[in-house]
Parts: sequence; structure tokens; C-alpha cells
Amino acid sequence: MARAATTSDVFNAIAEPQRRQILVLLRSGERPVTELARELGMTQPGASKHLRVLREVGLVRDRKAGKQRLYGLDARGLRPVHEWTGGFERFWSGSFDRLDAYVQDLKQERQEE
Amino acid sequence: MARAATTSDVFNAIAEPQRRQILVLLRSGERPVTELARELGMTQPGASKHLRVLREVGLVRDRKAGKQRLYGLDARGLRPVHEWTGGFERFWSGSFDRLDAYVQDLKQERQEE
DNA sequence: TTGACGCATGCCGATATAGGAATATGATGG
DNA sequence: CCATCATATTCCTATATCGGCATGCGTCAA
Repeated sequence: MARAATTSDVFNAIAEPQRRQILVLLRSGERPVTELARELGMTQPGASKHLRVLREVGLVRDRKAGKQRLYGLDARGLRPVHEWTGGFERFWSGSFDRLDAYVQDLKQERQEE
Repeated sequence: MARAATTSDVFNAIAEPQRRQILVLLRSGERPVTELARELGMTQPGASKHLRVLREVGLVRDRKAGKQRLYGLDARGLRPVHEWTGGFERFWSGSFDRLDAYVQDLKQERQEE
């Protein structure tokens, strides 16, 4: 088997640097495909392909606007990623002054995926 | 070109579900390869390969312990991921009652990658 | 030294990319 | 209806996996 399809998993979708750049750009508002392509220095088909992946995992939504198609951010799908990484926060934030909570959380962690 | 090498990017390294599981397990302490493989239902070579990727991006470290090799977590590399996704937090947390900060941040965002 | 054990690596096959080029599809204006 | 602009899709190539299997290598005990 090869790598899991990017199309089915947000973690995979944001593994691509250019797709992350697209998401960052979309934070400041909707944009048509061509403008995204121009701002990121990629071809129009390239932008369309990345946008398709992002759409299929639900991170962007598209809206017809006359001849153009405006892509907008729907970042809710990033929340699980934020929370998953947040589960490791105690390992980089300060020292282990919160060791109590750490030890008490162990049981729960065993059950997370 | 194909997809970027997982070995050079934390985002790619954690795009693999089994690798995420390994990281979760390691939160509760160091473990030898065989135990990880057993707990996650994968083969020993499979576990070794995933651990190699995680080691190359710096998310785990290994330590020789006699015949065994103990792998331990070094989750600092997850911090950039947590912070990057955190940059989208206002899009999922509550409504836009923090619209002021949102608008004021726009200039800075333009410069992020 | 010889096994036995734990782990890493090499090789293979099947698959999923990312990117480029050309083209198809869609919508708009005249 | 036609020409044009904006996007999407298809075809193709090179490459990077992931998983299974066999094997190499280092360490420890007898």
C-alpha cells in the first residue's frame, strides 16, 4: 500500500506547503483561483488542484461569483489538528511544573488515538 | 515531482496515522521498538521505519539500553504545528466577537507563510 | 564462540501523489 | 450563436512513499 490519500484526511491535506500558504492567504478573505495562483507563484491548474484537495477535506468552500469562483476559508477542520498537537503542549511549555496533571492524564491518553 | 519527503517536514511526518499513534504512546514514557509494535498491532520492521521518520524530523529520540533501544518523545517539533493551526483559531472559536483583533491582524498575516 | 534476541535495513510491489502541458467545461458579453 | 475569460480536468512522468519479507548487525548470556 502507498501513502494514505490526502483527500481523506486533514493532516495530509496540510502536509503540503503550498496548501498551507493558500489557507493563510484565505484568512484575509475570499479570492478567485487566478489571484491565488498569482500571489503564490503557481500555475492556475496547480492552484485548482490544491484547492480541490482542500475542498474535499472541507477546509475551503467555493462560491460562484459570475465568471469567477471565489474560494473561502472554512478552518473548522483545523481544530482537531490544533487540539491533537495541544495534547503535547506540556512537553514544550516550561518545565514539568505541571507534573501532577501530567501523571493524572496518563490513563486517558492510553485511550486516545 | 512527487510529494515532498516526509523526512524533512514535521507536517508530513505526522500525516501518517500510525506515526501519530506512536507519538501518543510515547507520551507516557520511553518504549522499546517491539513493545510499540505490539501495542499498535504493526510489524517490528514497520515500527522501525516509522520511528526512523519520526527521529529524522526530531520528534523522537533513541537511547540504547542493552539489547534494546528505547524511543522517547521529543515533542518540541509539534509546537510549530500547534501554533500554525492556532493562527486559525478565531475561525472556529465562537463567533466573531473578536472581530477587532481580527481586522487588526490582517496586515501581519499577509507576511506569514 | 555460539545462539538467541532486538532492531535496522534492503528489496519488492502497488499506489498516490505533485507538476507541467494541453484541453475540456462554464459562464459572460455582444 | 460566438468569442473570451476563468476554472477544472485529463494525460503523462518522476518520485516518494507504505507494507511485507528476508536478512544483516549488534548485544548479551551460556
